[in-house]
Amino acid sequence: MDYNFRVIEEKWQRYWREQQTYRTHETPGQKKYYVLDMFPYPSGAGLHVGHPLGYIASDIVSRYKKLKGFNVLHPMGYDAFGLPAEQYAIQTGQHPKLTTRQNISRYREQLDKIGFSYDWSREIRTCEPDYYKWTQWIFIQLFHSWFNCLTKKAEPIEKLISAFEQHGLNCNAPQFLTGDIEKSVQSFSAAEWKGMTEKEKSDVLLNFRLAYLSDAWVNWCPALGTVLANDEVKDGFSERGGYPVERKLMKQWSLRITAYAERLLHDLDDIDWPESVKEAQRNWIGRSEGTSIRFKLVNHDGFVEVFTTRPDTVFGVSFLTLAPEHELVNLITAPEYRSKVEEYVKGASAKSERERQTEVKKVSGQFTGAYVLHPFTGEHIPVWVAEYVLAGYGTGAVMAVPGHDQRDYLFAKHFNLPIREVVSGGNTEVEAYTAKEGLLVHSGFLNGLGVKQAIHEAILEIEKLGIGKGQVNYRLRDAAFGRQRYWGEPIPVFYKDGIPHTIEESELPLLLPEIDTFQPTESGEPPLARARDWKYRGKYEYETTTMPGWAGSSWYFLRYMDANNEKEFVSKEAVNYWQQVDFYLGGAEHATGHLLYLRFWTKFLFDLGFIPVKEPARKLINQGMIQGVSAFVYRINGTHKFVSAGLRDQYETTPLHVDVSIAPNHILDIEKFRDWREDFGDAEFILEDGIYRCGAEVEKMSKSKYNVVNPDDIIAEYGADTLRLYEMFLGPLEQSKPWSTQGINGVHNFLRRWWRMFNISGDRCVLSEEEPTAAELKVLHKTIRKVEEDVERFSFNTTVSAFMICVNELSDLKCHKRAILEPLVILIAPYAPHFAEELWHLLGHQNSVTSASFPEWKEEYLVENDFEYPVSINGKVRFKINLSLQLSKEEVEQNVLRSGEIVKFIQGTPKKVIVVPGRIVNVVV
RNA sequence: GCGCAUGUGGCGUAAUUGGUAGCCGCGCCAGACUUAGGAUCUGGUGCCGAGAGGCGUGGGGGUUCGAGUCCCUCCAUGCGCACCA
Repeated sequence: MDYNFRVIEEKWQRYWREQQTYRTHETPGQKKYYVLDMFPYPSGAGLHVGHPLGYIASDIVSRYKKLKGFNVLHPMGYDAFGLPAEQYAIQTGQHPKLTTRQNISRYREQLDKIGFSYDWSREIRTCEPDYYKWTQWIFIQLFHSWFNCLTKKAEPIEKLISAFEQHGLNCNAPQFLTGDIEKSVQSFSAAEWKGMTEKEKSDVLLNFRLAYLSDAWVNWCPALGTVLANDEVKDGFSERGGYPVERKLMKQWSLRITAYAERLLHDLDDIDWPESVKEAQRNWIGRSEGTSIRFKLVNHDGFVEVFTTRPDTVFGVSFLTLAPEHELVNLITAPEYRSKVEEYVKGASAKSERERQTEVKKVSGQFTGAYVLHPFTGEHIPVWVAEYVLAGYGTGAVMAVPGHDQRDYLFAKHFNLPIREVVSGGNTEVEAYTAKEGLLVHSGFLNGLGVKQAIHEAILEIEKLGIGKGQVNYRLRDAAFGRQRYWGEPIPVFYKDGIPHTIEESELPLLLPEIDTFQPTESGEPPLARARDWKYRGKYEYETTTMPGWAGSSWYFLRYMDANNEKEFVSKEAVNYWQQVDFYLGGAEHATGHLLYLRFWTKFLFDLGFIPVKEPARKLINQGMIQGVSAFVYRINGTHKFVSAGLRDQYETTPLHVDVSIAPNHILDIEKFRDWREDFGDAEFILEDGIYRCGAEVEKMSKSKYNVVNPDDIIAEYGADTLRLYEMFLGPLEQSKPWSTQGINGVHNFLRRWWRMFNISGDRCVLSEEEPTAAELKVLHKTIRKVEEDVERFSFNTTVSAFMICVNELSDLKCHKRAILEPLVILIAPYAPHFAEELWHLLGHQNSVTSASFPEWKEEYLVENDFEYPVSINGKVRFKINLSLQLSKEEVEQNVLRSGEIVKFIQGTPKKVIVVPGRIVNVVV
């Protein structure tokens, strides 16, 4: 009987569904294993062959661990809120709820065809109220929490309120956050706190809440009509859609992820994640140690506070620079410079983020006419405004030390400002000396010290004078959390007398209201402002922004543990059993976005005692991207003529993408091409060798590039098991590679060879019940060991070739013995589940192969008696000699030197003979 | 500019600890069988060379009895960050 994958795959998919084979329950006492895929956004384009790569790998791990006796949690769901559905809704008027549901059912059909072992009873959809109810609930917990810098964790806001009631607020006390937001908070006494109005108290508390409302500089994307978080902006353009982004000051909900900067950085050491992801997170967090220094203003009250990592160079300061947005600029500018400064600031703010970034190399700035006093020399130091200083980092002001900082140096050269050498070792005539080596010179009390020592001494002195203190700064910014969009979780907040309040937990979920059109209002308010009669308790205005796409994905791994719980986001029993993800698989593009928010929310929920773990996933692997191979035709400009790729140099042409399905092996099917698009109907062609060759290029797989390959097509032709094996066979999981069906036949033929080995006749395998030989047992046990070792280190491509080698060897041995073949069915079950299930039943089993146990390999079948030693002379292998492995090093050496072949290569006694037992012999002459 | 990956036959790749480089598959070459197939089976296939032999893991250098693997340096490609004081 032939291997009829169409019948087999359909049959077992139905069986698994009916038997609920993949349903998982918490079983205390049984060891658990949690395998998680990064869930997909269900786009209208459906799955392409790149998506399942990771899903197949994680499915193999799940099935393998199950066979190994683990209770495996392997769920799937959908990251279902997001911009594309909403953009589509704006264009077509279709409710995003409907298109999202349609897309999800398409995804589900495609996923089912591949034969995954997901427990679909735990499916989640972030856009459904039974899920986003808990996303809103977590937001409420964030709102009612603050970060205590003494205990280094989140605590209920009530604790802060009672501290205010007893002691007031001392901004210099260490437990209070001091960052860019909090600097606007003034100290107050307990009595003053008690005297404050509700509004005043609320404003103070917003400076501490982990979810807070504030005026903040945000990334505003006019084309999308919304604010974006930093990780959603790439090079000044929106990640989704590629629209320009500008800076805008607006009232905005944010999450205080900066409070967790230190822990997010520190705990990276404890998790088994790719070094590249950890490094990206370290860079994103951007910790730097330094000190603040306050420079007293001349002719004004107050001071300019700077942050520097090089307080040792304080004697080399020749000017101060403020960011154009700095609040002091307006205040301190001298009358005679006012118009010039205003012009400069205006010019700076008119620029887009993009323009600012591309003009990085251009030096620009403007003197304000103001001066500060040098804290140690008393010298007057001019204050400038310049774009190279970022408002959002540190204090938005720098002390410029041109001798030892590249940017300051360029600035000083450009404006002819003094350059002072204070660390010896370089030549400040030529360039800035930025190395942290050398001795301090021209630096008062720091003279003669090394850089490290000088930094230490300088901080001590600065702190002694009370003009600053040692500080750690982070590049990480708080995350903008409100989106001026419709298709997201409503933020569960209403406003009473201008004060934000969260709704009662018992009133959750706050449902997304129905509106007539998904566009912003005429006055520019977010779409939710269109909702009629949408008021809290009929009285109070709701918040009209919604949560960003990453809200729902920041905690979803917990919901799978207890997906249908209506009382809690996850039960204690479930989370105590499943703990955290053991194996998390997803794309590398989430290194700093999703994965940072996920870790942040996990730590927060841990702090409040809701969950027992402070990291979401112990092990993370990034699967590589499967790229598309696009095909191109070359149209001769201004004509309907297309020239074959090899001849295109002779003409002026424009390359056009052509659908890969009408250009098999990059040879254009001319008839199909003419039918493909109406305007190509009368196309003419210049051929080479009688055919039209297309150009090829590796690009991202996408609809617009006509290079998408649908797994459904591969399955129709070869079956899901072939697709699964082939995707694994393509190479290491982490590596990106272009999709090519070259070689898929090899994998398919391998399955057919395996199938034939089982001698299937009617509805059973006709196998020999004979005792296996030593050679056969060796093949079996070698394969078991290889497959086990390779899955454990997530090396799936090598497992597939191990299966192939196994079949080749058993074919050579003409083995058709049950004792050998039956365990092999269990071995391959994680990779080719339908195939294995069919064979398992043909072998006479009544139960599913998924309930079998993974076979154990035994050393006794693998021991070798002899070894064919390669003998190398001076490192070059010259001949081989078969010797017993029982021989000692000396005996091996004697055997080699006595052998007939050695005389061809050496005369007399060798200098040295190295014997590595069981490996190699090297003779040095 | 900085950081992180990755460079091995015509192609995808393998070599888990420094120990026979090229397993497995594709492709290609030769052959067998035939109910002529996108089937199956056998043999061959890193490069140069008729052969003996030589050369070979991006280039150069080093450590070592021995290097794809370790160290230094340069080059190429991909990704991330980029005025972060």
